[in-house]
Amino acid sequence: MTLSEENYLKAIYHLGRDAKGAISTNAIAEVMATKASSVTDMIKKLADKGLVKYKRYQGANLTEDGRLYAISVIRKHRLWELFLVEKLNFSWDEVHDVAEQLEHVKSDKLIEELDAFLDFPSVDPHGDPIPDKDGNIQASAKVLLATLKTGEKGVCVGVKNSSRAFLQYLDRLEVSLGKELTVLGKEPFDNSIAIRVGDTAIHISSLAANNLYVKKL
Amino acid sequence: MTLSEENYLKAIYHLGRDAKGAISTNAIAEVMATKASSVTDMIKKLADKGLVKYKRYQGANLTEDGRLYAISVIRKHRLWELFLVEKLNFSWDEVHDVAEQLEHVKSDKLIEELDAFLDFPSVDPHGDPIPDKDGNIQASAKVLLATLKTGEKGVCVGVKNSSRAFLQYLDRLEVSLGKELTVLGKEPFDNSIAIRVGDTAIHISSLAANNLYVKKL
DNA sequence: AGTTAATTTTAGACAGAGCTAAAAATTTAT
DNA sequence: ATAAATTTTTAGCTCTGTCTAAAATTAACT
Repeated sequence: MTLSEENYLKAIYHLGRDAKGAISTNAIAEVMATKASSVTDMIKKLADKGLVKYKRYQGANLTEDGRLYAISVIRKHRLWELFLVEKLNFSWDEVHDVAEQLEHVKSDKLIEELDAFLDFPSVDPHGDPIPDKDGNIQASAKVLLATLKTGEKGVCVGVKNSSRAFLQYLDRLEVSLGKELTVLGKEPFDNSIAIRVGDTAIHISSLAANNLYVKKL
Repeated sequence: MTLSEENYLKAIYHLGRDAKGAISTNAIAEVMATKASSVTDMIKKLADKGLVKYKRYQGANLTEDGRLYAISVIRKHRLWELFLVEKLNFSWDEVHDVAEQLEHVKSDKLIEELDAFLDFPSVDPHGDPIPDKDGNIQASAKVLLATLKTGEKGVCVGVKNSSRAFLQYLDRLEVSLGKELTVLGKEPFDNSIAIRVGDTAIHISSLAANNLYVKKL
């Protein structure tokens, strides 16, 4: 499997998470930052390898083999991200590009030993679950902060959007995974939310509240 | 710089270590396991980038830029090898292929943090020096075991040949870096050498003795 | 020195991944 | 239901890195 093929599988997997049914060529082209024609070529190749199901003009879907392969790449990505944060002093907004490279290194022993070295973690630095060796993913009972009602409490457990800008914004607000927060109130005018984190009260925009996952307490 | 270009630079660097003067196209082709014509093409490309000096039919040499680039790749390779052995339970004969992949990951922060995480080591698991950030390589006063005279003592500090077969052979003899050994005698018939390692006496072939570095005591 | 041998370079081709432009199929909308 | 708009595919080109076969250059050996 080439680097490019692995990246396509990941992209199709992630697109399949939200939208059910077949994934359109255009949607894949957008996340891969390439052209629909290139996507068609690649999908055909992946279909030949039995990793995606594909009917002309009907979009693509991962086969079970493809799904497992995609998950194995995601497992590597997330383990490396955690390694970078825990052992090499990276911050959560710096890890993505490097993990994107490391995830393609081929060695079963490497990844299993890394897993053990990190003590078999279950979530990465963004709160996303780390699939186990067999491709099982621990689903966590998380909801968007925006869905909490006034007075409810939650622990910050993940981000939906892990762009640098958003992560750095959270850093400035001193919001990080594991932090407990309480919803003080909602502002009807712009849907922003007043929350208390530790003993400081802050305002968080609607957009931010729709990209931050919490576990209700 | 592509993966292929980096590998060529490394190959030329290593070939230049022994043979002085220009490195022949054929020599490069051999270590790269490719054809001379492919080497010519690549050398031209590297020459265009100012990384090698090249005159038609006269072989190639690294420029200063090329040398520094090659060393930076070697630095990464050796740091990763040490990481694999020290942190992930790899043995010294298992690390090469994985380090070969990891060495191409691009991130200055990654490699400097890895260096710090490993506590700024100076040698890799095979006893080869790890270049520092600026490309300086600590030369060590090592000699081949074969050059020791009867009665002399040395500490095992490196291997010239780091093939799996040789490393596993050393493992079976329980010879590893840091082990102290004494030359008990040489066998004129086949040039094999009798040595004492710890409190067991063993025989080591001439070939092995010419691939094992020791520091005289 | 001159001829053969070995090395190195050129020329032309190919496979992988991607692009553009144009054709085909499907969807949407009048 | 048919035309317009959108999406998807095809066809043909480009760029890397490689290969083979043939030509050019250098080296080696009488």
